Amino acid sequence: MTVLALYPADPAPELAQLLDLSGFVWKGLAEPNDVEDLEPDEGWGGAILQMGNTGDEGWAMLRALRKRDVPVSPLLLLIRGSELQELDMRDELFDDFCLDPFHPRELEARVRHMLASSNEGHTGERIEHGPLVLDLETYEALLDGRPLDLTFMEYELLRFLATSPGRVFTREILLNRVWGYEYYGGARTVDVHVRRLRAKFGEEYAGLIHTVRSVGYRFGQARRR
Amino acid sequence: MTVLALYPADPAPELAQLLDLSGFVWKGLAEPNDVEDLEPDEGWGGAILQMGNTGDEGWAMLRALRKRDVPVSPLLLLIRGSELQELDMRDELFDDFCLDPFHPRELEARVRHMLASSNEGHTGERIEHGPLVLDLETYEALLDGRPLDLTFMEYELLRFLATSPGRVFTREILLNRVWGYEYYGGARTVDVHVRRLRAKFGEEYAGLIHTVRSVGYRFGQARRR
DNA sequence: GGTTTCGTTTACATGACGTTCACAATTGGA
DNA sequence: TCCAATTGTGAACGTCATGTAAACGAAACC
Repeated sequence: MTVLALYPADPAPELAQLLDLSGFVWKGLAEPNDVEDLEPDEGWGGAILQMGNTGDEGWAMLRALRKRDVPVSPLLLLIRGSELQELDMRDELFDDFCLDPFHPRELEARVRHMLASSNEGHTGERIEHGPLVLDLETYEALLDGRPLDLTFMEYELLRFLATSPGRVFTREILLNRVWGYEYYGGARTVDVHVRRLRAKFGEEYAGLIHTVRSVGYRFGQARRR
Repeated sequence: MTVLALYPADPAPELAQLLDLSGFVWKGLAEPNDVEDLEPDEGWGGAILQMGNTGDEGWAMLRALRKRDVPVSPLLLLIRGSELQELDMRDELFDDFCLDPFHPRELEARVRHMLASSNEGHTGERIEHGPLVLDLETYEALLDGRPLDLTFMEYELLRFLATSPGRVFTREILLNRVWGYEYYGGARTVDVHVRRLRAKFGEEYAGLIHTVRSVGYRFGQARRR
């Protein structure tokens, strides 16, 4: 049986009722820490997050779900029309969204479609680019076969950059997407972490992360053609 | 540039207008047979199908798009609430749907998210004109296949000029639009940056930016030698 | 041809920006 | 509780991108 994770833990009555009537089994998540308690083999088939009135905790929850060793997927957001623009640049954090307030039939159709699509094979537990290999299952990083001893934030930053090789990210975007909070004065934070990564890469591979002056950083060589 | 296929070929005005305003390029498909004419390397980034009043042809079109050797993907359906149940058991034929009538912001968000998810972050934004290629994502500039090492302002100036090839811009306009502040004493600034660009272009391509005496500069459309 | 007007080119000062270091704050484990 | 590792922040430093001035050259206009 497929079980859905729900956030907030006490969902709106019409949402709970709809899921019950449609035959879905669900369990509430109170806070991001609860994500750790989800057992991989418990049949988790996705999550629904109602973002209204949750402030930043909603996004923290999203990130927590996606950053697990075994990411929870697919994710469906219930979001108000006025919050739509917050979805921009966060496309990989969710799979579908539904405007809140919603029509029961639409939400039911989305949940169905989401679950049906997710069974068509979901992979991606490894990022490989040139000499760099990131094993997302084991949190291991290999550079040219040599294991890199990365800290958590170093790994997260590298993973984000390496997910879109060649693409330039501003410090602000990196702070938002990797650190997960609004840009708030600490632009140097990114620089220092990039520096630490380059130091661990060693002289030979320090250039894997390239500085684009006045813009930001990018991983790997820019695309050609 | 990503091009969207649209069905029906003459989409509802509000749909066409929305896509135009959001900067999407689209082309209409009249009937299922037209699907064969889509060239794989033409930059097709997906399709939007408005299912209302199309009878079975809409579904035939969907199947035609998905049965190609190179399937068109992702696919977004515009569908009336009363037709929702038709989606059941057809999950593999589409990637997302949007209730029709739709709110412009919702549809725009769905199209964006769909495109972002489909090509793993590569939005394919680029400016291409003659031998010059500007990749707006990687901040890379290629001239005749050779990478140009441009500084930030050089890149911004070139991007602005190349966005409107053949059009002449006064120094004042360039200062306002590229530098972003009011003209304030330094008309020579533009000249010097144009010179630096021409120097990096090399002798062969220095004429890509043409001087229009007493007026300003323009990109492209230089006279034959 | 002389003069004027405009664009080109060179040279240079300045400051914006990234790098680096040192250290504080925080966390987690022994 | 102490220690070590991780992470964020502030400051000093070096560099290089950028704007400005000025000399130069080339058209245009008389």
